[in-house]
Amino acid sequence: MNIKLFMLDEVPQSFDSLQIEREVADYWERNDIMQRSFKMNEGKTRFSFVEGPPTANGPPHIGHAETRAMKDLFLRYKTMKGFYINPRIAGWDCHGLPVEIEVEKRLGIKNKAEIEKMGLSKFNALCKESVFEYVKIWEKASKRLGFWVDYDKAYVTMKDEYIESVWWALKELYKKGLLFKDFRISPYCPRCGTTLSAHEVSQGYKEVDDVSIYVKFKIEGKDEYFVVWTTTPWTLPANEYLAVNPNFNYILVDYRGEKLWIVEERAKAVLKKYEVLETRKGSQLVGTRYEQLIPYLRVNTGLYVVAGDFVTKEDGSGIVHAAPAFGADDYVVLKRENGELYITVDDTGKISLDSPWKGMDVQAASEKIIEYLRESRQLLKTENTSHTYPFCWRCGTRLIFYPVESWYIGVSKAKDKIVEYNKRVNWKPEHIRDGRFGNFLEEGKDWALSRNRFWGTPLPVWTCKNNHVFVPGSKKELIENSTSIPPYFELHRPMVDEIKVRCKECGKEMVREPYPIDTWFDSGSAFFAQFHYPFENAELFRENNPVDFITEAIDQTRGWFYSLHVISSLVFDRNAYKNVVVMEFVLNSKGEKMSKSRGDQVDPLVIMDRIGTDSLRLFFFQGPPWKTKRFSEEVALEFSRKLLGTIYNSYLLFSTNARLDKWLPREEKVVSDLDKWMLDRTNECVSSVTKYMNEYDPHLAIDSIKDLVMDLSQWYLRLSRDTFWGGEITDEKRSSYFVTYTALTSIVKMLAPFAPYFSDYLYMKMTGEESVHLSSFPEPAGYDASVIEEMNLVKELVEAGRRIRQKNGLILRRPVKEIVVTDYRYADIVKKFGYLIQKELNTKDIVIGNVNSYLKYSYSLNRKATGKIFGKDLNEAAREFESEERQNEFKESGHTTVMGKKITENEVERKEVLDERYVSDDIANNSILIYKEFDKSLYLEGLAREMIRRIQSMRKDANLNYTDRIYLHVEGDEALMEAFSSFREYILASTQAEESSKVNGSRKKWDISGLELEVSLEKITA
RNA sequence: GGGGCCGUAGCUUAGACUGGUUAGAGCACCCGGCUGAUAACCGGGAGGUCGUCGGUCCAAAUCCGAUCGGCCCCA
Repeated sequence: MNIKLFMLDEVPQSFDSLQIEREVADYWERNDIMQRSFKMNEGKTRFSFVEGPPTANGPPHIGHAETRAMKDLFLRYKTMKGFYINPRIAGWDCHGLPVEIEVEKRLGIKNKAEIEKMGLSKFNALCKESVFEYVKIWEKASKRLGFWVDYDKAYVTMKDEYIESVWWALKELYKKGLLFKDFRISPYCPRCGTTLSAHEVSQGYKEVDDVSIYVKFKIEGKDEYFVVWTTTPWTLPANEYLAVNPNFNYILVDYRGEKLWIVEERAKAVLKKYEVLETRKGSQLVGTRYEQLIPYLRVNTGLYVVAGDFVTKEDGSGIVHAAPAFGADDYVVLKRENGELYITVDDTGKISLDSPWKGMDVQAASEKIIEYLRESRQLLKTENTSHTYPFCWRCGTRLIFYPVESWYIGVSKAKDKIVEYNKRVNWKPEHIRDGRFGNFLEEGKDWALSRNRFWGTPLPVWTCKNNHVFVPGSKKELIENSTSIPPYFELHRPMVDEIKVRCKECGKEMVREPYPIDTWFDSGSAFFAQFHYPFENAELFRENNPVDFITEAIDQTRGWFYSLHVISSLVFDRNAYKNVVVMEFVLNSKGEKMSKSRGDQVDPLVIMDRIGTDSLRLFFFQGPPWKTKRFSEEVALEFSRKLLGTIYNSYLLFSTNARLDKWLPREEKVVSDLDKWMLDRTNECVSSVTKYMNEYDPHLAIDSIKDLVMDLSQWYLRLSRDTFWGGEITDEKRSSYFVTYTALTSIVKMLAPFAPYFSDYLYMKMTGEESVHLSSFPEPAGYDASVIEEMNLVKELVEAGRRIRQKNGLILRRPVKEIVVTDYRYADIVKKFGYLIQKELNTKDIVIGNVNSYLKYSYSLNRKATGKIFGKDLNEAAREFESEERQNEFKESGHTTVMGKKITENEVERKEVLDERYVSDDIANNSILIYKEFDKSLYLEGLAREMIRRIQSMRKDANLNYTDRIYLHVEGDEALMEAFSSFREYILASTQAEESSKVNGSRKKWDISGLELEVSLEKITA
C-alpha cells in the first residue's frame, strides 16, 4: 500500500454539500483536473464511447441530465480503471425539422412557400445560427452536472468534414445497390404541396361524415361480380387490383337476380336478403381476373384478385380495391405483383387522367364518379359513414395519400444481417434486444432517406434527363466531375445545388436531387463521421470501433440506436456498438411525463442549485437505469443525506481522534478480529462493485457501496469508539485507524464516479493527493468469506439479544448476569467475538449451553384420552395431576395415580417450558437465553448506570463540553445512595465529576423506577 | 389495432430469470436507548389481499392465461 505521509485534514462540524461543491468545482477549474484526467491513461488500453448528439433546440430537461450523468458515470469509472478514452468529446446534432421550425417561429412564417420566397440561402444561414444558441446553456448545465467530455472538440454534424463522411457512407451504400429511388405513399396536403410527418398528421384528425359506396366489379367471362367498398371514389379510375383476405370465407349469393361475391360475415349487413350459392376461401379467389370498372386508364398490369392480410371484415365487403398510387397497402401489393404505377391525380389534387373528370378536385370528382357508376349500373348502394380522417394542421385541407419520390436505403435487402448483428449486442436491459428493438428490425422496412425540406445534409445524388445517376463520395469527387464550381461553397443548400455535373454516360447536364436527408442518418454516422473517416484518422477510428459503450433514453430505440446499427451493418459489415444501456424516462412525482404544457418540466440547473449536483446524480443511480423514476427533491435529498452524510460523519469522528493522536496514514499491523473483518468486508465490497460496474448495473454498485458505508458507520465505528478514545496511542488504535482509513478511502474512490464533487473533497482531505479523479479504482483483493459470514452471525446474535431485552423490559442500561447461547452455529463466534457481544448486550457473561439444561417439562392430562375415564370429574382430575406432588411422581416413575386411576404416558401431554429465570422470544426460539434476575451487585451497578445517564443528561442541558469538569452532589433513596457509594469511582470518572456538598448549579429531581433522586451539579471554573 | 415495460407498506424499493422456513430494507410514523460522531448515533414496534381473477403444482410475489391501471413505441 502506497500512502503519502499526511496529516488528515480537518472538516467543518456540519456537512454542507453545496459549499463543498462550490469549493471543488473551483478547484477543478483552477487546476485543470478534467483535462488532466483525460490524458492520464494515454497509451493504455482503450475504452470507446460516442456521445449521442442532442439537437440543442431548447434547454436541457431533467431527462437529459439523467442520460448525461449515466454517460459520465461509466466514463469516470473506466478512467479510474486505467482505460484511455479518446475521443471523449461532446457532439451536436444540427440539422432537421426541429431547427427549421424554431427558425420559422422566430420569423413568424409557417410554410415552405414563404421560406422559398425569402430565399434558401438566408433561411439556412438562420438555421445555422440558431443551432448554437442553446448549446451554451447545454454546456453550462452539463459541466455543472460533472459530465466530463471535451466541449471544445465537440463534433458538429453540419460541418463540411462531417457531411463529407456521411456522403462517403452514402456512396458505399450506392455501390452496394442499397441506395435507390422509389415512391413513398405519404400523407400529402394538395394545397400546401407538401407531405406531412406522422407527428403533423396526428395533430389534424377530425371526425367527418363521408359517403361511401359499394360497387360491382364484373368477373371476366362470367356473370358474377365482386362487391367492393370504398370511401374514396376518386381513386377508382386508378384501380389495379382487388384484394381479399386468403383466410376468410367468401360466399357467392343470388341478390335480386345478380350473382355477387362478398365476405361471409358482411353479407347480412350489406345485402340483407340473399340466397347463398357457393362458399370459397379467399385464397381460392386469388388470381381471378376481372373487368375494369372505369375504362379511361390504360392499364398494362393488374386487374386480378390478390391476397392481402390487411383486408378485414370489420366494415366494407371484405374485398378491397387497390389503387397503388393512393394507398400504402395498395403500393405494397403493386411492388409484390411487380405492376406499373399509374398516377391519375396531379400534385395539386386535381384529376390528371384523360377522362370526363380531368381538372376536377378529387372531392368534386368523387361525386361525379358516383353519378357515373349509378348511370352505368355498377353502383350497388351508398352509405353514410362517420369516421376520423386527417386534415392539414396548417390549412385545414383534407389530406390525400399521394406517391412522392424518395430515396431509400435498402434495409429489407440486408435484414438478415442486421438482425444477426443485433444478437451480438449486449443490451441493458436484455429484453430490448429481442423485444422492442428486435421486433422493429424484423419488420425490415426500407429507410426513406430524403426529406422535402431545406436544412440538412444534402443528398449527394445528381441525375440527368436520361435518369443516369452520379453519387459523389467526397468533395473532391464532386469537384472533379463538376462543369462549373463556385469559388467558395459548402455542403449545404443552396450552394451545393448550383453545382452541375456532366453525365459520363450521355453527356447531358446533371443536377442534384433537391433533397436533404433524414437527420437520423447524420447522427447514426457519428461513430465514423466524428473522425472525418475515411479521409482522416483511419487509425483512431479502427481503435474505437466498434464502440464499447453508448447509452441514451428508450426513445432512441428506433432513433439513434437504430440508425447507428443499420448504417454500421450495411456500410461496415459489423456492429457499431457492443454495450448499450437503455434508460427510461424521468417522470414527475405523480408518475406522469413532465411536459411543457403542464409546466412541470424542471430545469436541472435550478435543481442542482437547490439540492446539489451529487444528490441529483445519486438520485439517478438509484434503481435500474431502465426503470422510470419519479423525480422529487425530497427523495433525492433523503438518499444523499443518508449516504454522503454518514460518510462525512464517519470521517469527522475518525479524523478528530486520529488528529488528536497525530496519526499519519500508514499501513499498520491489523490486530483485532473486528479490524480483520472490516478489511475483508471492504474487499468484498470492492469486488462486487467492480463486477456490477463491469456489467453495467450501476444501481447494484451503489447499493453495495451504501451497505459498506452502513457497516462501517453503524457497526465497525460504533464498536471501535472505545478504542479511538483511549488515552495513549496503542497498537489497537493504530490498527483501527489504519482499517478505518482504508475503508474510507476505498469508499470515496468507489463513490467518485457517482458523486464526483463530494468524493473528491473527502479524498483530498484524507490523502492530500490532487484529485480522486486522477487516482485509480480500488483493486479487488482476496477476502475471507467465512469472516464475513461469522460477523453476520454476530450481528444476528446481538440484534436478537437487544430485541429479547426490549421485549422483556430488560433495558440495556442495566447489566445482566449471563446470556446463554444454545445454537451450535454460534459456538465459534462466541469464542471469537464474545467480548464484543458482551459489551453490546451489557452482560457479565456469555456461555454456550445445551438447550435441554434450560428447559423444564410440565405434564398435563390428555383430555381426549382421559375424558372417558374421569367423566365429569375431568377438570378436578387435571388440577390434581398438575400438583407438584403428582408431577414429581410422574417425572420419576413415568406413572402416577389421580383420583384412584392410574395415569401413564398414554394419558399425558408434555409441554416444554423455559426455566423461569431465563427469557427468550419467538424469533430466537430458545437459541438465545437471557438471565433475567438481578443479584444485589448487578442491581446496584444498574442503578449506578441510571444515575450516570441522568447526570450526563443534565450536563448536556447545561451545555457543557465533554472536557468540562463538574462538582456533583446526589441525594436520594437508600438503594441509590448505596449504588453511588459502591460505584463512586465509576460514576465520577464517567461524568468528569468531583463530589462536593455545596453545589450551586443546576438541580433536578428524578424518578428511577420509583426511587427518588436529586442531582445537583456545577461547572468547575478555572 | 400490434408490440414492449411496469404494478410489492404512506413514499423509495429488494426478492421474480432458477417456485420452498415468518416477503427483506431505507425514509416518514410511534415507543425506547445512547449521551466523548450530539442539528449525530442505536434498538424495537406498527404498517403488506405482493394490482385483480383464474390455472399449473405438495407448494406461487415468483411460472402460465386472462383482466385492470400506468408509461412508452409503432400503425
